[in-house]
Amino acid sequence: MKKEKSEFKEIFIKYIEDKGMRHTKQRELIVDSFFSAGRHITSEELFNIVKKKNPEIGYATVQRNLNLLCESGLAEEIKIGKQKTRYEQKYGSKHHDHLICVKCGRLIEVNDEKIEKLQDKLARANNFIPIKHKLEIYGICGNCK
Amino acid sequence: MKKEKSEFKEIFIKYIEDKGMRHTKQRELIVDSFFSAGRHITSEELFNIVKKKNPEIGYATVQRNLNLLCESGLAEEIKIGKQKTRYEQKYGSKHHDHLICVKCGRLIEVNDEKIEKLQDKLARANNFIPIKHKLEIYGICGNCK
DNA sequence: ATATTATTGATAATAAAAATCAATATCATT
DNA sequence: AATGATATTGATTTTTATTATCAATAATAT
Repeated sequence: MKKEKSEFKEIFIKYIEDKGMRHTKQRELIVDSFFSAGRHITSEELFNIVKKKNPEIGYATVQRNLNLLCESGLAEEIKIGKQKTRYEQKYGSKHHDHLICVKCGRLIEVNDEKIEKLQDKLARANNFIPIKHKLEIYGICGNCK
Repeated sequence: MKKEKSEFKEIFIKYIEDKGMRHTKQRELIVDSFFSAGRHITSEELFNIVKKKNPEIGYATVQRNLNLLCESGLAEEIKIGKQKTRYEQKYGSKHHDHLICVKCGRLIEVNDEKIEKLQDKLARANNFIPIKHKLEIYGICGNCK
């Protein structure tokens, strides 16, 4: 019974190797934990998860590897208001926007193809080549109404 | 010849008074400078402008009053990437979104009524009451192409 | 096995914004 | 106009999140 390697891991390993970097136990643990954790995690939360599995691991290493995940395109920073930066998984999920509850802070992922198209049109109408975008809608979620 | 008071000033004064706060020379200078400055200014930039007119003024006072402007709804923080927070004038301009050039950092203000409507619809379809939103489109501006 | 060098973990440095606090300025009341 | 209560200021310190530093260690090629 062969143990399948998740695709995000292959992508990450390729990224690491292409840059002449090395594969380490810490790296593997951090990346695995990141992808099996919630979709919007802080470095501190990830550190706490990782520490349980390997108490030797340092905060700096978690931060560094989260940064690496961002550079590789597998993760992305989300900064909302004064909150700590959260890291979002970018693998295995297509682009989406966020509804952000101003009461409980919940993040809801949404997508609307029509909006995407109009955004592209809007950019081009301004002689602007769009690369990516971020849409955040703040309001009150169903739970908090 | 009566000197007209700008409306943003009236709004600000009302906000200050309603909270039992006081009117000061520093406050007035900072608020005036903010509204006659560029539309997307950092606290440091504003401090430098203000310092020329009154060298006694401290950085902390500028920061504090920018925060007050935000609380009053007359200004809003814009945080882009690792850049310093910029403060945008919210008075006398209707809601708009931003095209952000990833090369030169230029901010272009845009608006699309159709997108606005679809955003509202999208939120409500998710049992979510929208209050405000932020749309940032990153790409390459006309100058940088 | 060995040499090279990337990574780690602990800690220090950095940077932006917020908090602190004594001195001062504002403003309602007299 | 003088007084008193207290909000504001300016200088400084603290806080908080992230990045940089560096000696020790570990990963990889030879």
